[in-house]
Amino acid sequence: MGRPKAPLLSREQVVAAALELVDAEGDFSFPKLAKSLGVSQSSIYHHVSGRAELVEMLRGAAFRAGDDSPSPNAPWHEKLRDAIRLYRAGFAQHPRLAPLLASTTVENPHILGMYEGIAAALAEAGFRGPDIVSAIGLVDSFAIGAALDLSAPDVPWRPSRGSYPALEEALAQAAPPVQRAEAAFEFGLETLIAGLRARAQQIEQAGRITQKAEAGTNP
Amino acid sequence: MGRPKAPLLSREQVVAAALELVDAEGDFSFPKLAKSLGVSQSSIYHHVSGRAELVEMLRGAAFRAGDDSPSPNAPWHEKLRDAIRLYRAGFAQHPRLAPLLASTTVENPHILGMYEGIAAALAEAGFRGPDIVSAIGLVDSFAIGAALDLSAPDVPWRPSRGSYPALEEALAQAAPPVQRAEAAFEFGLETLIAGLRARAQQIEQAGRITQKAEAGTNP
DNA sequence: GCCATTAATCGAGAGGCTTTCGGTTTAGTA
DNA sequence: TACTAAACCGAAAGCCTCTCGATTAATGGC
Repeated sequence: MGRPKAPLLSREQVVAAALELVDAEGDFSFPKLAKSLGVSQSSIYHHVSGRAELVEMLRGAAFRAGDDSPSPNAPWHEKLRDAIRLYRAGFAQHPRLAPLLASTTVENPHILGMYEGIAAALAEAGFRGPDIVSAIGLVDSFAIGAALDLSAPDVPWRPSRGSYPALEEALAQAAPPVQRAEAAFEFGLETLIAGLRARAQQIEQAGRITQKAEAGTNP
Repeated sequence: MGRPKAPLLSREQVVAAALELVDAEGDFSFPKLAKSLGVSQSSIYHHVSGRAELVEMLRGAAFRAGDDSPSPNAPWHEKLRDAIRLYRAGFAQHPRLAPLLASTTVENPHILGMYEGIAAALAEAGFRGPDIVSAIGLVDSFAIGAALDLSAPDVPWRPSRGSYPALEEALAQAAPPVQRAEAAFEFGLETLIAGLRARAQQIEQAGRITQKAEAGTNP
């Protein structure tokens, strides 16, 4: 057949088709992708280096919208809350993407920008160096977990009846899947922020004591 | 060749070999498993129903040890801390198992027992119904995230130089991989518990107010 | 305007994976 | 003793990712 007069494919088309497949079936493959695009498998490799790159592009596609809304005067914990909400919102639109993205390295600029915002907010809160990295890790685990929660049809643990009273009791009172995931996200978000605020306060107090001590020894 | 006089395989041997492969290479496959066991692929299916069951058995194998240590008189947050530590310890011995287990349903009794302990501690703290499920989800996300952290060679986000000052600054001060993961776990654990304690306190106070109000209107 | 290079497609296929199936020999049982 | 079930094997079906050579069209230097 040879080279066509106008290209049949573009990176954008490939990504869009892959995202559609993921939304519909929870995964994608090159054979299915090729069929849905009406080309042969090998053609796709002229626009995308392989599966890994395509997955990373999916991450970018899911988080295109809404990287604005800085509100620079708000206290750090509100900025943090906003950033985490934004992160999760991307996954909420494409829940089945979460398992694909969970254990791959983030290189997408939009999302790195989001991490940057989180890092800045944490620095503003008084956290320093290693603690910031740890805190980002915590936030990230939470956000990914919340996203996986959205993609799973049900709670990720299934106790066999009778042996786990506290667990079963709690499960019996839980809401149906989607609302449960929503409630878990809100609960986790507020709990996380409460924890970070408590620790930020500790740091601040420790700082004051150090200052006092230094003032005392250096008259 | 026909049936051998003594069986060449057992479920335990299959699981052990698979776990070794995962530890060494981060994954397992039936061809490799068969080679390492010195049998043919199809033989494995006489002991294990398929890949999914084998993965769930790996979960069990990783968490065999140390389900004791209740210390029933400790306050709820210490029990919680212990349980989360225990959970993570299983993953720490087989870090590369985490990605395989991250998005599959837990059915293993040992681990369900651990969740039961967490649920009981949270109930003791004053959390009720849906909040307990949410809180378990939070703890679970954190534990899985910490486990994935152990399996990843490096930090899961790689900013291109120059555009993300706060992020780069924080990363520059972070410890090398393994210690970083350790520090992140400790930080996250204490932050989480601080957050849960803060919220438990809120609940308790709200309870007192309600009691007072009820006492006031019912003389 | 000509011609070498580069770009976009295709088909074929290599090599990986999970799972199934039929054949063969042995173990347990009635 | 004869029959069923268990434990192995080899072969292969049907997925998957990725590569390679062939074919044709656009592009750019001369």
